[in-house]
Amino acid sequence: MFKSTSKDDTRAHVFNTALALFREKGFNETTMREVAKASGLSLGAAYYYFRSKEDMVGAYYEHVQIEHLRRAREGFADARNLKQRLEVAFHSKLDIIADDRRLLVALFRYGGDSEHPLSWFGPDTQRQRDLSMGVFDEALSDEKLPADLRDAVPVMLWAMHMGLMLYMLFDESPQQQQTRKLADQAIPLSLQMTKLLRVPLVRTPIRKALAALLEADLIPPAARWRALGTEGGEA
Amino acid sequence: MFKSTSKDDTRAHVFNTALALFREKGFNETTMREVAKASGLSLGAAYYYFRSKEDMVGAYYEHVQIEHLRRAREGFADARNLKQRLEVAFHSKLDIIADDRRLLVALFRYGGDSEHPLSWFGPDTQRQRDLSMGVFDEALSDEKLPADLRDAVPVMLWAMHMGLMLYMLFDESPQQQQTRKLADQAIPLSLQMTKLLRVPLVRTPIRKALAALLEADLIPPAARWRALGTEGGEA
DNA sequence: GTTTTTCTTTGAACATGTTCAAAAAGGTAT
DNA sequence: ATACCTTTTTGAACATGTTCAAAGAAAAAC
Repeated sequence: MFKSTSKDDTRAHVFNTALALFREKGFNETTMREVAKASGLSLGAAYYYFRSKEDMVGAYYEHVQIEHLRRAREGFADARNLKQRLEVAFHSKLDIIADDRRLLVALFRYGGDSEHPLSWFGPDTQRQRDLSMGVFDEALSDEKLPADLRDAVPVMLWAMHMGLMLYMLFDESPQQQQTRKLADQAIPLSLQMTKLLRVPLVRTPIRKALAALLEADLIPPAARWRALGTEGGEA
Repeated sequence: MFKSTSKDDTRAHVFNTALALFREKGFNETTMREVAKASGLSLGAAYYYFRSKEDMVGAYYEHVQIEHLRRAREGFADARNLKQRLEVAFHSKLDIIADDRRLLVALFRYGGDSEHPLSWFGPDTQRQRDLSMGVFDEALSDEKLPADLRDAVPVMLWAMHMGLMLYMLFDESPQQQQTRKLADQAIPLSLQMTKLLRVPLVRTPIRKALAALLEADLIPPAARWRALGTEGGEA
């Protein structure tokens, strides 16, 4: 049906068609048969390009992360201080996914299923996590923080941003204002917290908490995400 | 096939059969046809007792919460201080679900789907949340905390315990020791935090954070869960 | 140009969650 | 006992994600 196009082109075509349908009717409400038909392919052919329906969500989220990195860097260039950089980091992500709540549902669906490719903490999604934490890491790049904190704070910010995304899924307010407001309140609070971290009284228990998280493998090695984001590569 | 049993009995029979299968082979790997056959019913009859497959997970989790409340209260009776009460609250929950990781996957699956009955924050699961927060509320019942904190801390503890459950899903260590260890580290840290909360320097930003969470509807009215847990009622 | 190999497409078939109209069983009033 | 109503059971049918063997098209080898 689509002659003389490369495999990647056709894949992208199917992807875009599917995305439009997901946005329009929701992930659950869109069938693979519809995706195939709208793409001008047979059902089986669609499966030639995507292993599964969720595989398309995986591709979507990969795209989201790369776009996030791009926009964040663009925004960081103009940002004058940490607060502005955090605003860029959070809001650029929310901007990207703002219209895709009906799609993101699928992303959260398999979070707790350690066997599933879309699992939040599984090996298949590690690259995405690393990319995402990398964004928050870069937001902090000019800050002077003790090493242990310096490696942990991006993880905390990443966790916060996951929470914000989840909140957004349930946020029925127009334009998801509630989520934006929550983000805007979270940012100055995070800043205040990081200042508090310098107070010894506070820092001691935080150190212990970090040690526990580290031991529980909840804080990945910072080196991993720092290496990322320079090699490019888009789907 | 099962004569002279009440509807509730048959429902319980199906439920137990299903539970055994879920535990044995996992939720995804167990089909409704198997559940029906193992229960000595036809496929359609199984659907007479449970609206859907996940409905059984809902029933399971309701049972978990009630059992948690029961065991927690039992444990609270012997506990001498807050630390021990928190240990009871966390570990009794982990005890209950320890063997059911293959089942809990299903519980986490629809967390972010605001339309789904099993959604973490949806109206259909509010009762469960209230029951659960109620347990942590009771753990704190003897503590003297400022009112705003007093209403928020159970929510934080509930969130922590959700995180622990999620962690447990991925914890492949024997007996899920890692999760137990993490819980044991989290408890004294939580205690230290609550002490820190009395320091004005810390308390001011925390107040602001709570105000933001309250405004975002992330902290439910404490009255709701305090009312619960006295009326009994098991499936 | 023909043969061989690889890539792409197809539609039927399958597995499984779910629905439903009809039948069977059980209960109640007369 | 009969007629009537409600509860329970049944299996077929449906929707949809996924698989697969076979066919067709394109590219490479000769």
